[in-house]
Amino acid sequence: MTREKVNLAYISNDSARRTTFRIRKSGLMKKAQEIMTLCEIEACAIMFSAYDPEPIVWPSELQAQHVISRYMNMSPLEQTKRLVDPKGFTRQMLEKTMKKVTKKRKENNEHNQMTQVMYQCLYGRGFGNLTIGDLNKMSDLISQNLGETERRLEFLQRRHNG
Amino acid sequence: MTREKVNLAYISNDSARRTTFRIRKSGLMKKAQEIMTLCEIEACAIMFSAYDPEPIVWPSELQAQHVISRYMNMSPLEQTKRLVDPKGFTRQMLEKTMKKVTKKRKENNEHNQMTQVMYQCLYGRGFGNLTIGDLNKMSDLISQNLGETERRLEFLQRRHNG
DNA sequence: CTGTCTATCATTAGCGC
DNA sequence: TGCGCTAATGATAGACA
Repeated sequence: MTREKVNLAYISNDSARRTTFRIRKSGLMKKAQEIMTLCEIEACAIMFSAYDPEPIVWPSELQAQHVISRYMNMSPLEQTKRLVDPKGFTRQMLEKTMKKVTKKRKENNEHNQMTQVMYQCLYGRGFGNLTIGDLNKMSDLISQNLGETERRLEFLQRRHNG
Repeated sequence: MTREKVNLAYISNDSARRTTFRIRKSGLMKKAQEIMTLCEIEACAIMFSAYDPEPIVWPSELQAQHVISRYMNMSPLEQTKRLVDPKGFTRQMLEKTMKKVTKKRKENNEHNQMTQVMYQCLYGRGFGNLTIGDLNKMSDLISQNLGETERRLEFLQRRHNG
């Protein structure tokens, strides 16, 4: 019954693989939790296994979204440095889209506050993680903005006509 | 010199914390690599530490982006299943907030499309359930809208001046 | 299929360079 | 600061319930 050294290769036996996965997964999470406590770092992990119907998101959906959004929002220099994906996954798409918004935001002070706050709401918080407060804020801003624009257009029109 | 049980709390000594982090980080990555080899799962991790200038992205940027995008793009069913509003409070609040936007939308045809699509995005999907596609759409609409408004203002201003 | 047990391997804290 | 070393804790494969 001497324990053998573990063979580091794919486990072909299905139930053995499941068991190993289950046990090691918990071990891994424990370790991860430990390093986070000991060193106060910000981290997250996502795992898709063939066994669980849903992805395992560690340490929580909330934290994962926070970390992902931080990762996505890194400075342009840092972003460029790690643009390794030629096909254009998520990050590039986000970058591209956000560049347009940022550009417009800089160009147009009229809408600065609205765009900025929406930007913060959408990206600062992470995806799928909007609170009621955020939505409220966004809605108010949209309303305000629509009203202001309307007033300004009316003003200009009046000046033009009279 | 008996080794003590490790106290699972934040290590206040700076260099000790760095050392522990470095060692445990490599241990964690090894374990993660092992479970991936043994069980053939798809996973990624992102860590922000105060020590490394850049985030540690495991196992690679490419894999991380792939996994993140898979996570973000899960089917609506899967997303819905996981994002439950336990209080039942969300929908009411949303309705109330959205009414304001709808009102403005009706008042102001200039911004109809943008508001409508945002309305759909926010209301139709529910909170915290936005996909990357939605965000993209919303961002595009904001950009477009800002551009159009700007052009219209410029046009009116030109007409006024000349 | 999941949990418990335990002998064994694996990780790592503390120390000295 | 970051190695190498080593003893002690920690993780876990395999057996069993």
